[in-house]
Amino acid sequence: MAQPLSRMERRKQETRREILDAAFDCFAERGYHATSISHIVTKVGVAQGTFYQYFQSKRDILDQVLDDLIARLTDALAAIPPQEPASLGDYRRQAERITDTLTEVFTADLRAIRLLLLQAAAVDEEMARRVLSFHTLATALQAAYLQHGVDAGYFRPDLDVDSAARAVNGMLFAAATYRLTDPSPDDYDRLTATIREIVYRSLAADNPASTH
Amino acid sequence: MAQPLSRMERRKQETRREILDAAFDCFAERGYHATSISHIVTKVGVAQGTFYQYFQSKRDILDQVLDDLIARLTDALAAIPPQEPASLGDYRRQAERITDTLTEVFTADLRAIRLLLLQAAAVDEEMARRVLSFHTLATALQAAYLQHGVDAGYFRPDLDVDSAARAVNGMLFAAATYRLTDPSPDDYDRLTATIREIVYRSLAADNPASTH
Amino acid sequence: MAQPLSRMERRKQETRREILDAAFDCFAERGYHATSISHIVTKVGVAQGTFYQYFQSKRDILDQVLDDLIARLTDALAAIPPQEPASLGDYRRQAERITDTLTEVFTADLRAIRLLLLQAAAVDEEMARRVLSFHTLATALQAAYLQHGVDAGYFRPDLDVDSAARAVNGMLFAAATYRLTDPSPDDYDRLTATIREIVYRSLAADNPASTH
Amino acid sequence: MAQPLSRMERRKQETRREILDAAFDCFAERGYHATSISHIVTKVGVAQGTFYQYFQSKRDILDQVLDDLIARLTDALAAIPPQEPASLGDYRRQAERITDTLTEVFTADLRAIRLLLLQAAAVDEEMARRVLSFHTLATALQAAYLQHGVDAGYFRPDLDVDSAARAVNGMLFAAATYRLTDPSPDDYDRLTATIREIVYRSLAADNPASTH
DNA sequence: AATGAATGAGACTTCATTCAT
DNA sequence: CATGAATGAAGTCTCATTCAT
Repeated sequence: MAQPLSRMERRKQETRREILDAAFDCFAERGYHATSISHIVTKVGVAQGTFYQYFQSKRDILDQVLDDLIARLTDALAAIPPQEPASLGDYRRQAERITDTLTEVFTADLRAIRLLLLQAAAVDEEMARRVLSFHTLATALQAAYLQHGVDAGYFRPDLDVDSAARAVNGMLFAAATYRLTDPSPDDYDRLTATIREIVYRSLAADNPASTH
Repeated sequence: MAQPLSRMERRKQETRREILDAAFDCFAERGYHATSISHIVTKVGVAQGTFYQYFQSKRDILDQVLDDLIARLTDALAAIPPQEPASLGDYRRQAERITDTLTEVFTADLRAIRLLLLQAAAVDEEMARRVLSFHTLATALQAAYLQHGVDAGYFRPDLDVDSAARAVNGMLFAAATYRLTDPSPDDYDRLTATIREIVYRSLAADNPASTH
Repeated sequence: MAQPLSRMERRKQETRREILDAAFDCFAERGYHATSISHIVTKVGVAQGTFYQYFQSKRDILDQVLDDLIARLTDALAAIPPQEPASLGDYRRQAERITDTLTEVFTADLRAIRLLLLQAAAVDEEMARRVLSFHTLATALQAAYLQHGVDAGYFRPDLDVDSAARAVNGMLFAAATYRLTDPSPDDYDRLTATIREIVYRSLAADNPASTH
Repeated sequence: MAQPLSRMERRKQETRREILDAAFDCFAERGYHATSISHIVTKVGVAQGTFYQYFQSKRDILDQVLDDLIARLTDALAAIPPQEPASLGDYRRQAERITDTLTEVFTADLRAIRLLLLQAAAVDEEMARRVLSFHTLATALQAAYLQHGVDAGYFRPDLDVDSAARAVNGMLFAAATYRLTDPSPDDYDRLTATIREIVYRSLAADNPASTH
């Protein structure tokens, strides 16, 4: 009795995910408004009505697509070994790992950037708020990192961590945006390297002892 | 004969501008898709048909709105006395002037940020390209500034100016985005100050002699 | 072998009735069109598909709901002791009993009035015909009563019983409709009393001898 | 300048009325729910969009159709010479005139009855309220008539005019409903005559002096 | 040049019904 | 017999655009 139920349940979850993924694709590629329900269901190969068994409305699925995307980003970051860097050198190595991870996530899915940075905020006020609050979240996370560096002594003690966090994230978003222009891997690597260099040089404590 | 024609011509230009401004307002506030031609013409007080005597389509006026906006930004920057800073100290002072100018422009018109950073890219692929190419333009301008600093010796000689330009602009866009969340003037000033500090510290040549 | 079958049979009948009652409720409260199959089965607690094992279509169950309703009304009237009034006095007393019975039936179930008088006729032509033929049936029953009175001599011998039956029923329907506006019991009682008074005074034979 | 404007204005009013009439037809014949916007505009010969230039929604036009219908009924009644009957004889003659007028109005437009008595109340709660409040209005008008009769002395002084008004209207609605069954003119006339007879006999004051 | 009524394609959504499990 | 996911026809409404006045 549990078997057939769970099989159906599984099938449902599959269908739901297929629709969700198709919507993600469409929204990222053509944009939210240019995407019709018909586009989505045609991609999946189900009927229009089926869409509405899984999602209440077009607006609703966008919310869930974003939930899903943010969850994936969070998971990717959470998967990074959480050791706390003790020196600027440690920090450098961890920063590189994080940069690589994010680069990977976004490389695998340029659609994510397009959706998050180009499309979402234009849907409606509610969505704009969500995107801005995502920025706020990212700032908070970054600020925590920086604060740790200040506490550990390898970042300047007078650092305005909140502002610095925004600035650093701004550079990261610039790199993400740059990806969308389809640059050569070399150019992209040079950008990320430059960004890291800027971060170290500008945030590092003056005390040269802690930098190795 | 030239007089009445020119008066009519003037009147036409006025109407065109009124419609353009109304469209700018609407697009920035409600977004492109949520704005209907009816919204625009109602705001101006003309009939629907009149719109199509000045613009070919809704998509067309968006292009012209953006042309106009980018021209205004360029003009604002061009209005800054173009003296070339000779030292890091000069650069600091000029950077502050530029920051102030941009802050002013955007303060007067948060709508411009909203339109450029949140709305435009979502309209269609063509528009997304335009926005990305605006980033490229901004990068080029910034790179020219930085290159001058390298040439003048107050920026690091090994600086990857293109990458650095992107990074710096990323921070500036972060500040602009931050404005949209309606922060206190104090918080905003601290952010711009932090950004400038990051720029000086990270780009300055190591030779301390050239910094005053 | 008959036993388990009959038990299953009984269970089926129960389910059928539950669905029928739920449909009655929904149709009367929200109206036929505003009621979806989903509303009905949710109320009963069965699946959508189950509905179609007992009824061919939404239209079909409405027919059966009405069959049921008319049967209930007929039964209620049939339950009244069928003695035939011999004088206007007798008639008065019986009329009061009938009025009370109908009032009771409808009080218990304002939904019945709503369904029959407000909703049903609007569904489609076929249904409108059914409602009108219900009026015809009610006229025939009423006419039989009145005819008896004419035959017994306490109603005017020149009475057009068919027309009078329609008129009397019209007053009764007015009373029923009045119930839907949620009047005070007092107001409602005064209306039924007035209707009875109108009937006696207008139908009574002129010969005063037969009135007590 | 007034001419072309007024011509367009006139044309608009015509189109509005054509759509209104077509909707009236459709609603009365097929019912509100069975009528689609497409039915209405096809009947008029305009595009779907045109409908929405004159009416906000399907529900909106129903409201306006009813406004229109009730206004027509009111106008028809208002057109009756408003002399106040001084005796039961006068009343009889006026009642006959009113009956004839209503009969005419409804004969010309059985659709009105169908819409008002069979269709409207089933649309939604709001509409049901409107129909019931129409009954209330009709009761009030009828009650005013009866009150006048009581005051003038040709109706019983102990008459409960409100209840009687409801009862009398109930009979009139019964007659209207009867019309829908397409009876012979003879049968219909006999019904109206019977109703009038019931009214005179049951409401007349006992004093025979005032009846001529 | 200005008007604004008319257009009609196309979008989203609902829901009665079917059918494989 | 019960289930409920899938279906797809059909309906309402919006809005960019056209064109006769």
